[in-house]
This record gives sequence, structure tokens and C-alpha cells, in this order.
Amino acid sequence: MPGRRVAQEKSQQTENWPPKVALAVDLVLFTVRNLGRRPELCVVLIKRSEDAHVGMRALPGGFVRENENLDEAAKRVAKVEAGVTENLELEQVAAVGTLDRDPRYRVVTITYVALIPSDRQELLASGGAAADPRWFPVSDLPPLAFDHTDLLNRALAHLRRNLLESGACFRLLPERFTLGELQRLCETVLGLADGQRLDRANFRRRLLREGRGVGRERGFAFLERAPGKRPGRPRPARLYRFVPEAFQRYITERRQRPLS
Amino acid sequence: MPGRRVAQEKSQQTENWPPKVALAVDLVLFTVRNLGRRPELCVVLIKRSEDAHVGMRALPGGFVRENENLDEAAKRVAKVEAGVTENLELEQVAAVGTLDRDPRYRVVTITYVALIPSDRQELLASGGAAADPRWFPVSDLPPLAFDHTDLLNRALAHLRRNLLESGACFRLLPERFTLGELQRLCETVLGLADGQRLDRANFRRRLLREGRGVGRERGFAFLERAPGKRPGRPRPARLYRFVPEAFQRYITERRQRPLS
DNA sequence: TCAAAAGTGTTGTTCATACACCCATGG
DNA sequence: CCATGGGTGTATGAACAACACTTTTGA
Repeated sequence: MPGRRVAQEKSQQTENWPPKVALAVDLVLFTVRNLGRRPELCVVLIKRSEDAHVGMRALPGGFVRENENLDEAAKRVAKVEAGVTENLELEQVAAVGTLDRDPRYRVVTITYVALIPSDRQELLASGGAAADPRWFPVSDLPPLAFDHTDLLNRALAHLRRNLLESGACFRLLPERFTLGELQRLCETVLGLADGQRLDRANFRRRLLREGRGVGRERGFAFLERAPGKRPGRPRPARLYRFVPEAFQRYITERRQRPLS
Repeated sequence: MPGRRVAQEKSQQTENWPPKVALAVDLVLFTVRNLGRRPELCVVLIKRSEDAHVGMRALPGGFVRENENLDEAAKRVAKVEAGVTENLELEQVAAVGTLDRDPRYRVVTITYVALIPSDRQELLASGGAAADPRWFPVSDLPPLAFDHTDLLNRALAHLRRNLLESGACFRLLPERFTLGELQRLCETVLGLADGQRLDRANFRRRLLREGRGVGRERGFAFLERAPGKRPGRPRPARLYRFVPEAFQRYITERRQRPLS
């Protein structure tokens, strides 16, 4: 009886249709601080100033407005609640809509993750809708409002899983960087302790594809020597530059391999 | 001025708050038909019977109700619109909320993908809210309503990217299957033409990890010999069984490898 | 008997891992 | 000088790709 179903849906539309399900975005903005000395993976948390969970720490988030895309909503929230605008490349993680995750109404949230620089832009704390945005080390997080601890962990897993494929590292580094800095960055994001650091030689080979120049021929060398050296502590290191075009070729090629 | 912001938000709450953004789920249900003879990757499409895009083909979809989770909504839609209930393991693909994607209201949709059996369950066409659900080969799709062609392509890419990691293949096969059947299935999902089929020897090695028993020792052998043979056309083939526990160990181990 | 698919072997290449070793420099 | 991190070489083994070969059956 398709006709009957249609009528039923139409009546629902006029009464309480569509259903009252609020749609929000939540942002998990990571950074690595103190890349030189004692690097630490940190995340932006705000302090809630509204009725539910007042005073608790939470992820920056907000409702999606009628006249904005999801990505626009996410960028607006990043700007208004955390003051972050620069170099912001958000990735969608997942939509979560557990029934009781917000005591006030039914809220379905879409989680975004990003790795952003923190040293060069002192953008936080300039204020916004939510109070007192601050960096917290992920190794020592306060209790979070709602299910935000869960969202954060999912986002972190997502970030770690495709750290290289997303090219997120390079948005955090200065334009010219040493391989040591890149490696420290990756290790910090991956949460590797000093005992289980990545092998230097293998790391540089993987990124430069030195072995008999295999990668270079196929255009996979997405790191390029940059002029100059970083005047180093024990020894000055070569500088490299990220080449987005070559990186894009590398990714698309990688995606085409059938299984693996 | 955090106080001012709070007041502002509260007033918005009473008036038109939260914003009127409808939340929907759309399902991309794939299957492989005629696995023996001439296998074909197909997808469920319904015929729209409501005001927008009437008569056009579209993905099964529906609004998320106030009292159900996202996954529940997806399963309900699968049942009501396509008649699919059995062996349904949905995976979230992405949330899409382009402003003008639905002419009626603002609709944000969450796309789910699944690979389901079609031969053993004649579940479709038993009717539901949407008219005439049918299988369509992805190689020859009709024009779809809204942005559903785009959603479908994204879902297909998602399915292909982690065909093995998701274990989706095995939910489509009978409990005992031959490696040939599994390979045909994978090739069909990947859309490989006859000229670019996967290498048999390498395929079976990858799945059985025969090379000096590497995988077996680490517990990665998630395929297990099953008794009996499939009485074959040219030659009877051995039967195998999928071992979910070993598969789970394999996946978690795989995820832990830092980079790659 | 013969086509066609199942099953196995072989070889070379690429990649990952784990090392060992020199180099350069600030203290 | 020497501790420390940058840069390079190398050996081993796993994974992958391409290809040749044997085996088994129904028609």
C-alpha cells in the first residue's frame, strides 16, 4: 500500500515532522607543543558555560545552522570557540547519536579532527562563546562533559591511523623542516614512549624512498630538499619541503592498489 | 562576555532553537549476484513515491526519529524500504550536508554501506514505504534523485578500500566456500575486468599465509579448512570457513603497526 | 582426450626491521 | 674531548608480483 504510506508521511510532515533531532559538530583539535625539547600531544578543551555540565571541560562544539554546510559549521565553531582559523584542515571522523548522550535534547553530533599548529599562532584564549579554551596534554585529561572522552579517543585513533596519508603532519611544521622534527612529530602523535621510538634510518628511507630511487622515479618523492641547514645543537640538519602535488599523486596511486 | 553569549544562546533556544535541520540516513546496500556464472555488483534502489523527484530511482533512506539511534534508524530503513533484515552489518561512510541537496528542507544525511547476500534471501519487493525496491548493476545505473549518485560512489569507494579489513566478503558467502568463490567476489566488488583479474596463487597465499606458516603462528590464519569439497565443474575445490576470532586478532594487530 | 579450474612452486623485487658505522658540532 | 643527534650502509626476512607447472574432473 504505497499510497497509504505516502499519506502517512505527509501528515507527519505537517505535524511534528521532521523529528526534533538537533545536529551538532564537535571538534577535536590536536597539536604538538614543545616539538624541540619535550614534545607533547595536546588538545583544545573549552569550559562549559551553559546549563548542562557547567564548568566541566568539553570539546569545542556547536549546533549546525540552517544556512551553513557541515564544514562551514565546523570552521565557524573553531573560530568562535577556540579562535583557530589558520591552517585548519578538518577531517570528518564519525557521526554519533546515542540516545541519552545529551540530557537536554536529542543531539546527533559529527566529530571532526585536525592537527594544527600552536606555536606560531597564539590564537586561543581570545575568547568566544565558550569560556577559557586551553591546550590539555592528552596524557593527562580532565573528565569531560557528555561522551566527549569517547569522541576524543575515536578522533585520536582516526588521526593516528592515517597520519601520513592525510598529510596532517606537514600542516603543523614550518615550511622548511628537518627529518628529525618530522619524526619527533609523528612519534608524539602516535604516543610512542622513548623506548619504542621509530628507527631513524628506516623513517628517512620511507619518506625519501632512497632505496635505489624507486619512489623518485614514480613521482612518489613528496619531500624535497630545501636550501640551507638548520643550525643544529650537535650538528646542523638538512632542510626539506613538503610537495603537495607529488603527495597527491602518491596517495591516489596508493589508493588504487586493489587489496592489501 | 561569556554571560552575554549564554543569554543569547538561551533566547535562541526558546525561539527557533535548535535550528531546523532534518537528519536522515541513506543506505547503499551492495550485493554480488550470479557469483558462479557472470558475477555482477548490484545495489538496492527504490522508486520515490513522494513529492520531490517522484518516480526517480534513489537510495533507500529515511529520517532519524527522536527515539532511535543512528544504527537503529539505518536498520529500520533497511527493513521497511528494502525488506533487508538478515546478515546486515552496516558501516558508516560519511555525513553530507550540502545546503541545496534537498529542495524541500535542509537535510543532512548519514550514509551507510553494507555488502549483503541476495541469493539466499528473496527479501526485496515485499514492499514498504518506498515503491519497488530492486537490484541494479552498478555498471548501468539509472539517474538518481538528489545527490545520491555521489553518495553511492563514496560508499563504493569506502567498501572497496577496506574490503578485507571489514570482513564484509564473508557475510555474503555461504558458511563454507572455496577460495575461487572468494576471489570472484572480491574481484567483482573491486570492479576488475577479466583482463586484470587478481593472481590466484598470490590471492590464496595472502589469505592463507602459506609462506613458511608465518601468519599461522601469529594467529593470523582467519581462514580454516572445512571438511568436504565442492563438487566442481572441472575439478572439486577445497572448502574453507571464516574464523571471526582469528580475524579480529589479525585486524587489531594490523591497526597497531605505527606507520605504513 | 581435452578444456578449465584447482593447487603448488619458483624467482625477483620491494619493503620493513634491526643493526652498525661514520660525521659534524656545541659544550 | 665526547656526548648527541644527523646521515649512510648493510644483512635478513617478509610480503608481493609475475609466471610456469602439475593435478583433477566433467563433458
